Amino acid sequence: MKEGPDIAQIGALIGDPARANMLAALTGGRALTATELAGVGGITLQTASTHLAKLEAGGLLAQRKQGRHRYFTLADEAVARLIESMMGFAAGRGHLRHRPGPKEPALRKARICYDHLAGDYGVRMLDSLIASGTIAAVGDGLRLTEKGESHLKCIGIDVGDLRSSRRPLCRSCLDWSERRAHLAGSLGKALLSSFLDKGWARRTAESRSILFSPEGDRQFLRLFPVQG
Amino acid sequence: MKEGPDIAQIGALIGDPARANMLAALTGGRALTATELAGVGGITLQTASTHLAKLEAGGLLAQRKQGRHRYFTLADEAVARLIESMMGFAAGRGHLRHRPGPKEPALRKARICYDHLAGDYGVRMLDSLIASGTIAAVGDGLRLTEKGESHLKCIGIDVGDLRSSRRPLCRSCLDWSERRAHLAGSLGKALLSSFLDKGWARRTAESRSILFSPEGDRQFLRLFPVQG
DNA sequence: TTCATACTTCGATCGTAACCGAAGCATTGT
DNA sequence: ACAATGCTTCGGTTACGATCGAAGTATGAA
Repeated sequence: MKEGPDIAQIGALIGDPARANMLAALTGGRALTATELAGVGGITLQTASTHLAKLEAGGLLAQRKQGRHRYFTLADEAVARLIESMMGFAAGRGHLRHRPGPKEPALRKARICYDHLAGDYGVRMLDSLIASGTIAAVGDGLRLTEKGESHLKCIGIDVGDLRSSRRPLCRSCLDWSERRAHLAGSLGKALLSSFLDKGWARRTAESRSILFSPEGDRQFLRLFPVQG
Repeated sequence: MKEGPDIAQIGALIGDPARANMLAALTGGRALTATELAGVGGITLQTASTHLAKLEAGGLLAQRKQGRHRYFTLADEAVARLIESMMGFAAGRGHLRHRPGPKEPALRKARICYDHLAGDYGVRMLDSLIASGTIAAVGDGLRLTEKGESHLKCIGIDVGDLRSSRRPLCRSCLDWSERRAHLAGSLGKALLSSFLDKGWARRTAESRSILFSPEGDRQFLRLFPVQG
């Protein structure tokens, strides 16, 4: 009768609008304080506190104390992938929260997903990396090729440093706006970081969208061409 | 900051234990009736009905009316993938539940569905009848061919007698163990009756399963071969 | 027709959880 | 020391939805 893992608890945690808003905001990768998350959820600090406690107890959030503040983040990348996949599903059913506003196109073009690049640009990047033989698609997963490792070194990414982490190097993450995979994992993170470091792009204050400068746009499109 | 699709609605739909149990049951791919799903969810038929209406309105379920029954299935493969991914996530967090005992293989092999043959054998029979040109699939429905009528006479089925009934001769019936169509209608009933009359098979007392004798098994498989 | 089955809708109860005001820690700054 | 900020806990209200009994609808069988 009752089979398998209990998805109801997870669903109920995400099922509250205030909590869903908080989780969506945290998918941006930034650590946010309880006060900021209360604002995101449209609730008072007291209510937010109880919500955050539930999310943490459910294993969706992690918190770290820092002075008077408590910074909340998603527990790990698996949570981010779950939220993204649910967004993709909801988008496909037309469960949109609001009519596509002015911020929507920017969000679809390039945004941050936990700590890596998503949206049209994220999908394009992975497509290009596969086409150039840098990354190989093995079944459902992704693998960095030997040739790819040297190729990335030319871009300024030292894969050796990334391997030291226990986190997987390459991971596929389903994109809710494109409904196709983009690159997650420590390599995905490193690539986005390098774009930001080089000044090609910058994060926006309140949104998940990532804005490319005209020069950064050119460099990105040159570095990750798309055939056809 | 409200960005992107609304995951709270989806989460809330999955967040109720009864609904989660129903969805998990339907992830098996079989179509289930409202009554069966009520049993799965541990609730009464009335409550199940409202839950199913909500799930359908939310785009998670599709239903197919068939006589007095309403067969529910997951709306499409995307729903199945969502449930699967949530199960995977929940399993990773240790949100586990018990695994049930063994299923009933006999019920899956052959059982009675109202008055006709269902299960693996039922699906095989219809497949074979279509392959041999006895029955033609016309759109969603089924039609007996002219050649088929004489073919059935050889088996001992007089179609003329069946036509006198107001009941449709051929009807497609969705199989809940195979999730594919088998043959219903007065012809389906007549075929099963002939198997029982010939002693090829017999009904069991308490179960809906139909037990074929070794000889009946051989005759059935000879009469309804399957290619490939 | 009449009866039985499968399901839906109505109505009402009831439990839970979301919510906020107020008070209670905890940390930092002065 | 005291005040200010950030957050949690407590208490009480409120609102929503899950639940089921009973009545209503639809389909099939006799």
